[in-house]
Amino acid sequence: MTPIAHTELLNWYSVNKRKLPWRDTQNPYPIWLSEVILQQTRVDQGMSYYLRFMENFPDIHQLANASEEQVLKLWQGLGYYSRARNMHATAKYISQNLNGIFPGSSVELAKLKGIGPYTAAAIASFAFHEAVPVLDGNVFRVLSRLWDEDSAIDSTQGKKRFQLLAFESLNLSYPHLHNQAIMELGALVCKPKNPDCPNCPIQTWCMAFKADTVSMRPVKAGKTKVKNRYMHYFFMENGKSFLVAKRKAGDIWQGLFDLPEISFDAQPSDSQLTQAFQNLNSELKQVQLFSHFVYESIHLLSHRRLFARFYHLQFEGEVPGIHGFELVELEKLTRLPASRLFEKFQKNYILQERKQE
DNA sequence: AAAACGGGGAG
DNA sequence: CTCCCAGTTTT
Repeated sequence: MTPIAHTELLNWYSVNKRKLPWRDTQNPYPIWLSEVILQQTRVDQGMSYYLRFMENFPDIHQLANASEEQVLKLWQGLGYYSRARNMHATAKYISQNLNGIFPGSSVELAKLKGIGPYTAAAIASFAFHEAVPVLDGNVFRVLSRLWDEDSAIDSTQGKKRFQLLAFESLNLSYPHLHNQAIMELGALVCKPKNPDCPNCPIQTWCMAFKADTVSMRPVKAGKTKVKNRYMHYFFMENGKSFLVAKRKAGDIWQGLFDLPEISFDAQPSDSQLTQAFQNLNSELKQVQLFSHFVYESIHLLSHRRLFARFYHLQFEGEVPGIHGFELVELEKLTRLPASRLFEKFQKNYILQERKQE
């Protein structure tokens, strides 16, 4: 980019930038918090979470001293929950080992859990004005068009190429403003679909605009394949309490509370389901109530379809315990971190059932 | 290098 | 429905 293009971009930014609470500060804590929340997450979606985290944990020590359940509870609904766990771990590390002081360079920042190349560059440039370019989805798109670059942004080779372009495009006088501006341009003007080229401040320098290839940029190699998962949930209750457990590591929604559940890659037969259900716990051999389900939902994820069926098992007296699951009062149901399917079930089935009573 | 990991909005 | 979002970690 030419010095004039840099100036045009910054002028555009100063006029058109959104007012965001984590801007106009050099305190790395709110910057870091916002960057982690905004990983693969739109500003509109992450905003309320950012505000809630800042309210509950105004500084890194308070976040560090929180329990993992508190953190996950606040994160509930945002997705990619490992972000919350990594963020919590990093807060503890900085609070306890670094006296609450963030590392001062992108190289050092990138060594922390949950901080990769993008977030390290973002914090380093926004908080410390380090001359390092950020490379997120917006920047990939803007650069691919600006330079009419046809390397795939999701290939190793392509990433190296864009890293080079990003350094060449960086405004060394105002790296922090440049990074903010180029991302903002990608979000507001140089959008994936229907980019607003007529109002683009750097249209003059855009190679793809000149070549009329804007709609073909960026190039992606990856193909998104969708996998199905058939989940069978058991809402086991006696009118007072029901069974829940924390989901285990190595699977979706780890660390969140959920109902007893059995999953298959393909729709199981009744006998397979019966067998799997009984395997949950030997005590349940005589409990065979799932000839029908009471509620069904489909949950669409990025590369997965979850088909969920819920079976309502009512007991008089004690609910049979299952290994790993514990009894929770019905009234405490909404105060637990919960999987999305559990939430949906609560909303569409449990609450309706109660209303009828 | 590829897969896993969420949820929501836009087209 | 597909694509993408202020990506990172694990396999």
